[in-house]
Amino acid sequence: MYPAQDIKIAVDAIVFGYSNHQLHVLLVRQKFAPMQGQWVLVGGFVHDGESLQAAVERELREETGLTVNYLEQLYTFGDDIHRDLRMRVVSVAYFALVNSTELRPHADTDAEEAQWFPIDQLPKLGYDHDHILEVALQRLKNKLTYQPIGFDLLPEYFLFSDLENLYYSILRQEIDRRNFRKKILGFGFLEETDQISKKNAGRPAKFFRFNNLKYKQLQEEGIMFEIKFA
Amino acid sequence: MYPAQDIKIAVDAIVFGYSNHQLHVLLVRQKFAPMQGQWVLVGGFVHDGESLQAAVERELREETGLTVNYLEQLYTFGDDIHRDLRMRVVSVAYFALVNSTELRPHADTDAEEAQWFPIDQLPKLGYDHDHILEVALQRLKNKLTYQPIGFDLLPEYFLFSDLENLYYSILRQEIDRRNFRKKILGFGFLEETDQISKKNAGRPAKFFRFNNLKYKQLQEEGIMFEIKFA
DNA sequence: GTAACTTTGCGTATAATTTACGCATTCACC
DNA sequence: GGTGAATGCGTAAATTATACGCAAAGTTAC
Repeated sequence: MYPAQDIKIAVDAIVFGYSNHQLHVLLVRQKFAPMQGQWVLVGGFVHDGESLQAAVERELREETGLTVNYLEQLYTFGDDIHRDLRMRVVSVAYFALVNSTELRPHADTDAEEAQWFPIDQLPKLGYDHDHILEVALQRLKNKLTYQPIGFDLLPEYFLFSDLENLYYSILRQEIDRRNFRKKILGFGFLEETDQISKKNAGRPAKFFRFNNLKYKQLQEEGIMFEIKFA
Repeated sequence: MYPAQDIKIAVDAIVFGYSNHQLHVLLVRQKFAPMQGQWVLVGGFVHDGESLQAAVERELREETGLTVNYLEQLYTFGDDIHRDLRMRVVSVAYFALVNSTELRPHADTDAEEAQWFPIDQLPKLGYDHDHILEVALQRLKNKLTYQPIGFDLLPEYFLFSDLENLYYSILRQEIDRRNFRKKILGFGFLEETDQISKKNAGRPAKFFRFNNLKYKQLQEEGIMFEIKFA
């Protein structure tokens, strides 16, 4: 009925950030055996009286001190019995986004080291975290095309060229700048500000801002966010 | 490190079938307290040496004797600490489709009773299974529009009117029969057979068949399955 | 048998959306 | 001032979606 079951439940978080025109992932150095010293995803065991989501949030706070912009359940990894060498662990993985202008996670209590890695310069990860990361990355790529989550990776005020570059660097698809702009502006959830950037060479660019309230409204009116590429 | 954790892991399956022009869900009558006698989803505890997916498949076999056509992980429900009254249980829910021409699940060992319920004549379910079912139904509706899973709910050979009715009855959206047919045929993964149905009044209809191999090919060539409605 | 009705299957005109570009604007740099 | 670089706006062509009309091939009613 209520069997003696010898399986533990953990949570892991795949935290994506974007800076320097590149997608980054947050990793921590594992403190304990059996993966001591290896880079792994943020995570840990669920406490008895704690919801799954609360567990992820706690681990993020404890190990990295950062608060995320977006968080959703990704997938539960439990088909490989030997993910963890010492005992059976089922891990509920969460997918998180931060707008990492404040890139440095201030290492709090738990983590010796937490560090952002560019997606194409990852170290070998412990456990099956390579695989989990792969699944998360796929989710990110998919979601980018049908939900406006790119804005959760950008600072509140951003340039159109930032947004475009974010899409380009993650999806690695050619984008026609003019059509892209037309399409996004057409949705009507971006606010134009009167701030102007002169950081780059060339004509100064306006800063934009994602209006989430407006997006919710439009969504209820039936508009569909969707970005396809030639 | 490896804490004394008092949480059990279960799996549940939401099995959808389609017959009689209606979507159906498979339920079983719970044999044990605390929900004895109540209708619930097929499910049970995961065994120690068993993958999650294997656990679902075993439960389906044991409780209903049927093999599914499509199976994927849906979501892990573990935020409500008191889902189960007696102890904490985290449930990994799976989403399954059968082409229920053989509608009667032959009740094997475990299940007193297993029964198909039309989606709009459901009993009150035990645990939080109402909620889980709701999530599953939403997934079905979404997937129907961007993956050719409708065919997993139909017999191998089917009429276009069946397919149309399936979409109509699940999504409750008006469909223009002629444009719908044109669109689906346009994908190129349906095989026309020379069998003909005279079941209905009116002009006899050809039977069609979903060619999954062809679909995979076309998918790699970049075609996207997508069905939108006016 | 034939008229009425029902469902299937094909086609075409129109509207809407996507794609491919051209080019003026506005700054920095030399 | 000329050159180059990034931004911002617009327009024509191609593609796709929508709204229907209607012939074909059966069944049913009388």
